[in-house]
Amino acid sequence: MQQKYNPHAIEREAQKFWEESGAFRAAESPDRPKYYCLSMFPYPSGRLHMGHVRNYTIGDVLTRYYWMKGRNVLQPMGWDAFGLPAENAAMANGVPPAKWTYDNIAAMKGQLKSLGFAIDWSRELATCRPDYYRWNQWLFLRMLEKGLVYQKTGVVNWDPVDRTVLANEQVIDGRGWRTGAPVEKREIPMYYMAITRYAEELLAALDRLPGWPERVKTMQANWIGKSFGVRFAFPYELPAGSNPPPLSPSSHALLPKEEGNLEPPLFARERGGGEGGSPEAPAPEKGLLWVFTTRADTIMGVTFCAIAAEHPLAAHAARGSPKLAAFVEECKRGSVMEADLATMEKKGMPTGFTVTHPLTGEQVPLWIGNYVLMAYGEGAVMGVPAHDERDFHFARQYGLPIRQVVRAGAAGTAAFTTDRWQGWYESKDGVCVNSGKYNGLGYDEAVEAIAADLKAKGLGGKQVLWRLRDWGISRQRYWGTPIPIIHCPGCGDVPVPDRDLPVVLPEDCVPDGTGNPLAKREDFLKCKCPKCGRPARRETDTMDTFVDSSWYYLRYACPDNGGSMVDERVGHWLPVDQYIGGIEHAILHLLYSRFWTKVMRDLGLVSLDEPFANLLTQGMVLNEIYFRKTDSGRITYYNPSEVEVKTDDRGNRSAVLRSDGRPVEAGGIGTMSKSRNNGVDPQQLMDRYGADIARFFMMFTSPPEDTLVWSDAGVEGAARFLRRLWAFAYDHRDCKRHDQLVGWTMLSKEQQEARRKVHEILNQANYDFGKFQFNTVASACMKILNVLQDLQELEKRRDESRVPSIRNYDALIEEGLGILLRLLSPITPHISHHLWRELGFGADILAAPWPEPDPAALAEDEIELVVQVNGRKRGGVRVPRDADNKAIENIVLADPAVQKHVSGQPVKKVVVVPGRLVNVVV
RNA sequence: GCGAAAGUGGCGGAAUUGGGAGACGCACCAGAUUUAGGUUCUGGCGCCGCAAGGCAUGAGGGUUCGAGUCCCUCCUUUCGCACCA
Repeated sequence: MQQKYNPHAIEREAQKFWEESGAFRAAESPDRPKYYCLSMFPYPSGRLHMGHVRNYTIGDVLTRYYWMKGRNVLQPMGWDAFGLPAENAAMANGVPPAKWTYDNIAAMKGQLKSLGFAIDWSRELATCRPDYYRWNQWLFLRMLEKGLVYQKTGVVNWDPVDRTVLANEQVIDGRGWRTGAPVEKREIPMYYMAITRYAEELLAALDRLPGWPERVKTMQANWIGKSFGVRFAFPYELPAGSNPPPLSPSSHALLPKEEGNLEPPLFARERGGGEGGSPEAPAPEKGLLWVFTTRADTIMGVTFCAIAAEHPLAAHAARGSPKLAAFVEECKRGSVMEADLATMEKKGMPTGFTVTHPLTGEQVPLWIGNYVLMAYGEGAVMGVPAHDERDFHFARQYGLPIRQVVRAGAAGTAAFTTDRWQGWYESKDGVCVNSGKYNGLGYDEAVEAIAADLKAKGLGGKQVLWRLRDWGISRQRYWGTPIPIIHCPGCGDVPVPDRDLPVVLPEDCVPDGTGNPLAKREDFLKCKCPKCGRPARRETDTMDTFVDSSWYYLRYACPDNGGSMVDERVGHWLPVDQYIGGIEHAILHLLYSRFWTKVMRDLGLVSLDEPFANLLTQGMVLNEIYFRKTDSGRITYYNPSEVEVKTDDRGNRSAVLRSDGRPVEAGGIGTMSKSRNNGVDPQQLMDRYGADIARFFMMFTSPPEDTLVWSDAGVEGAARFLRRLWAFAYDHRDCKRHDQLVGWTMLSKEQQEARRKVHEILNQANYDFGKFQFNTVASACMKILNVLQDLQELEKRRDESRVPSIRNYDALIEEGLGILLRLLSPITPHISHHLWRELGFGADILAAPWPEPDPAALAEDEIELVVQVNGRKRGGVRVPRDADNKAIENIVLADPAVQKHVSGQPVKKVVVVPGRLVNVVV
């Protein structure tokens, strides 16, 4: 055995052993229960980042742990290979996205291998390969047949100079990232997947996912956003001679079977596409302005109504007023992102129209408000400034009346005032006032009564509203799955027949940032109509990359099946037993995958309700952000490794760029990203320390679910520990030399205590494994080594004449090292593998059983109890393990330290917590 | 803005259930070994205090014999917000 720990050499050797023995090839087996351990596959951006190392180490720890626990483990890996960065790289370097992507995959695969992950590489897949994405196209066609895919318009960012659609990420301060031109919103036709049809099941099934973190389930439930409320209408009559448009269908989901539902389900209207949507269509001068509210109890407090700028009535009002037209235009510029819309300064303008309150008949002014979202509900809201915070501020800003109609409930006692917002007047536990016949009613009764009255007038009723919107999958980009549709001048939009799949994406395109690259490719574009055979054009839009990642976990079960999307092996491996990935995917990716699974189930392709039985959401890896801003507003980011932070005498921190010594601005902390240039390349860590130390450090430095602000301070501790382990193993390379069974009762008291500690630490570590708390497992490994080293010190000082035999010591060390190496092996597989063999424990540590504590070693005759007086720690006592409470009380009250602090006062009460502490209350 | 989480020493973090706050490390300080050290070992290390003891888990309240843990209000940070993946 080598005396010195050389990580790189033993890691190469161990990896060779695994590779040559095909150790991680997973095959369906009836003998052992399967365990499908899946980490979210990476986007092949070029190199692994810290988040990958963290993610895949967690997955590998679980894989190896369950492997040793006797499960038949599958851990596959693949590449989420379509996406925008490949096109950006093409624009920057002139390399086709395909070549860039395949090169990156090769590089990152090498990195993953050097980290020693127990991956079954025979199942590797890449979503940009035609044999994968053909099934995207195939399922798209099945969904089209079922009406689960349909067309409608959607809003996109349009760069008028490059004449191209921009991703949100490519819009900076409202301008195109390359051209600097102000971005316009455009409505274009797109394909949608009807995820809203599954809203009810996606929501209800969350309750049947006990292995998911509560916070993720809460986020998904809120995203789906089922709210019970009242949908009702304000009738209006426009001035004579005006030409009001019809109200366009709203884009939210209305459930068909809810009680009191007045409207047909939205899905039917949406699929029809565009009916009633044309602003030019003639229309009546009378109409109904529909709104939705969850606070129908405050309907008597309506003092205005507000509509989104995109609302048809807004367009109509704008026709008669240049000022209004300008305002509507202003609202339509800028970001399409909801976060931007919601944080904008609230602005509004009166339309000059009024609408009629459905219950009082009062005329209510109609405003256009930039805070009203066209995408949610009806694109119109009732304004109740007294009981809604946004309405309150809007009313204060524009001098609209504020009318209290609910008396504060238990939460608030202060008098109602219109001077400032009082949150408690928003609560639902109040009672109606100033509300005519509804006075005195609580929330539930008021809503019932008001909904009934509205229904009687034919102006509304109770309604369920969903926040969830259908999933627009069309992207005006090159590097994605082609949408299998052919546009024929005669037959219209014709689906590509199955026999012509896949529609192959040409791999030699180099996008230049203008237009749609596929639209410039005659060889791709030109085709024959499958129906009539006449010349036709292919659809040039590609699919959202979330489509690719919505089912890859199924394909790992049968990656070699050229004839069908999935087969019976999916039934063997699925559901995924443990899914691991970043918390940033808590909503979209996980929701789309759940939806996709249910669709495939309903198409009879899988018999699975939910794809992921257990979910571990890894925290983000963050780093400092530094930048400089030029006068023209251009921002340059500097990597934190190039920046030096100084603290002056007064404790003020300042940062300068090392290369020029001039100051840079601190931009706080955020996730490591290319765009902010704050990434740390894990390769440096791997080159310097090797895989085991990098893995150990990653696991030790924080619990998997916590956000982690990157720092490599502490990596030395991990290195020191593994060096210490190696040296200790070297010192005891002959610990298996004893050839007799040793009775543990022959141990000295100190040795027995050490053994008890080892088993207790193991006991705790096994508990922590179940909680995915790998940082304390790593810490437990350090503690065990500390105990063993103390034992070694003890042995050095041993009195030869008194202690029976060296065999006791060797047996203890053998047992301790055996436990330690196995406990450690999921985290640092290489060194564990190597030492296991070197010390003669066996040929392969993966084949060894997982260590369990010996109950006999854990037993203690006496236990230590903490003693408190009035809840303050005043000492401790040792009592027999089986002492009863009365006996403990007597021992404690007789304790001198207790006597001192009680100092003659009468004892009111003695609280005994078995096994933990005693509290004397005086 | 809305939704979700997190705040504990100089730093990462620990503390199954409401029961000893600071395990295990990093950094730092002192010492030993060494020709040397990005080596190894020993000891110290929350704050105040000579000590007894007191104070401390983002801030402020509350419940309890007892609160880092439960409840309320607030602050800060991070993640998501539908075309980054």
